[in-house]
Amino acid sequence: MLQSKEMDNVEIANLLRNVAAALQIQDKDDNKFKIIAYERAADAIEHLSSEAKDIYDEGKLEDIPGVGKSIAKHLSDIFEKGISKELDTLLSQIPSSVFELLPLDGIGPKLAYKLVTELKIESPNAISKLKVFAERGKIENLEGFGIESQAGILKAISDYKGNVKRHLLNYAEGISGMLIGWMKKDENTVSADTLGSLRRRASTVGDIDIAVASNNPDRSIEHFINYPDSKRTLEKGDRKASILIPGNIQVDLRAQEPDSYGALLQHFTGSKHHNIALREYALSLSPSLSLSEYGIRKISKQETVNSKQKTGFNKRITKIFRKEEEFYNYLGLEWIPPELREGGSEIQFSLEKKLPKIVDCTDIKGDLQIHSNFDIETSHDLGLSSYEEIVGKANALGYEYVAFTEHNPSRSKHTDAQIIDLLKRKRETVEKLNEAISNKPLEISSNRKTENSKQKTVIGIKRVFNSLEIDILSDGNLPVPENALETLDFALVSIHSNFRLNKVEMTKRIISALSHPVVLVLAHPTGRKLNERESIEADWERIFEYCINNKKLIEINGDPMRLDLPDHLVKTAVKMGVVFSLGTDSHHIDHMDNMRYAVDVARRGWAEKKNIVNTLTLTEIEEVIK
DNA sequence: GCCGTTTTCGGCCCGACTGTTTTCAGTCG
Repeated sequence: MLQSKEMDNVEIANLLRNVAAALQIQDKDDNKFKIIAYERAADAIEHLSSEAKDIYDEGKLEDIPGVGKSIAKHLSDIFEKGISKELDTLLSQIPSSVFELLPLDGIGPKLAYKLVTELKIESPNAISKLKVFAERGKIENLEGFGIESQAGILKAISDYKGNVKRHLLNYAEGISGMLIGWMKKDENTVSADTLGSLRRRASTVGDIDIAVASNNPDRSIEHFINYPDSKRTLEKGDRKASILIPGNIQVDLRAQEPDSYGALLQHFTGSKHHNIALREYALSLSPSLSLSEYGIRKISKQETVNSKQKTGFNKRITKIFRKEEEFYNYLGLEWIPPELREGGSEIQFSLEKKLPKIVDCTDIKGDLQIHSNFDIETSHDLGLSSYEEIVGKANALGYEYVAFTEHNPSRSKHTDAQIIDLLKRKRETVEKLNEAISNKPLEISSNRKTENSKQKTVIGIKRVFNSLEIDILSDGNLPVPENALETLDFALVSIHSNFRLNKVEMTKRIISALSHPVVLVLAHPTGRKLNERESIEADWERIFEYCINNKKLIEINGDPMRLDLPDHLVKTAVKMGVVFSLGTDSHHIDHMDNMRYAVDVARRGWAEKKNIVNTLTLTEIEEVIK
């Protein structure tokens, strides 16, 4: 039943996917493209950066790509009346247990429908009912099924975890690194790369995708499935294979000859939306251009008509590409950084040679959120590394400055006078450290990687900033007395409690905290923790506007568990002209290496150097912090 | 059902793998 007026984007996307599934089960010829349309609309809504309900309130549903008059009408009905009669009628023709089975790997609409009707499986708990049938061997005799598909269903059920958690970027990166290392051990490997969402640096990663350019793809596939940590081979063909490694992580491999490796890189980097848009763009250039992982082919009219015709590997590929860049160039496009390939406007920007020059790790000149072990009896966790260790690490990273941003002293344990004393002590220590730094300018050789991977000599750290990460109380006030705030160079504010305020109250709370003159940065703005805690609700455009008008900064937090501000909001903010502050939220010097994740988020949000305050030199940033 | 750098009609991305078949349908990315 479609009764909620408060359906969120994920729920709407699920509903539309169920509609597509129902149409597939009906199996009418004229449903063919309707199905694609509903799936596209579902994808588009799932990837929206704001709630569909808000877009509906603004009367702009039809601005969503893939949503036209008809789907917009259904959604309007849902938002207004809580129900879309037409969709409800369609869905009610299919037993709801069918939709319960769809999340199972290898079970699509048709198989689910067959199982449900043949075995008379009813809602709820359709999956566990199916399991009983499979265990009793009742599936292998059904028409179209067999002993293998029955076993496959049991495997799919045992692998199925209700809400599949995606892997954090740093974790996925570690795993992919090991797999790449393994593939490089094979003599046939010419090169090996990480593709998919990991290459696009998405905040979380589902499956791990690996590609190899190989002198012998067959042998590469064989080598891959012999990965020592593999629990099971999920599939294995001539060009691709999938294995499952501990933690139920699926790793997919694609192997291809070096001569056509460029197309493979392009294809399996995705995103799916980007590739669809790219192919449509290619068709707009010429109806005979067909793009695939093997290259670009010009197909005859006959082939276009007979779209079912199998082309087969490497047959009639008219143009192959060793490098990915050549693939884009052939289509008259500039190479598009993977972080931008999300299927929006990047193709048009590339065509017009107007892609942003997105920020790079080597542009970063300092880290603006670090927690030391300097004990000011903080309200939350203290760091583990000393000021000196942090300065040492900052030097190794080639930074000019860092900010010490311990949490504010606990208010429940201290009087105002004690808090003032603690912060004065912190100020004095930081001043002494700055004195030591300026008396002894450090000139060191950094091991920081530049684009051409050459080492370069850099001037060492020039200054540390005396800062603080301050809790925003529920009423928007700060738990630090005025006299103590005066000791700071600048402050970060952030929400650590009462995450569930409504949108209006939350927005007011944040703006109120930002309004204090010493406050410069809103840290980990949405408070989300990936796989653990949702973002707070706030009117982000209003907050961004406030920041622009009042010279405040929004943090992009590089803690892999946070990656906050999320990339889609970064993109909105960049369009509006917000300036960001990148911080690692380090609680140990090893965490300072996480800056690259903050840069990833910034890049996915189309941020350029000019959008990020810590690309400024010390002299320049001192103009901002004063 | 959606959509337009030839279009308001006539198209709609492309291919691999699996299992059950014996030439293909279904699923997936």
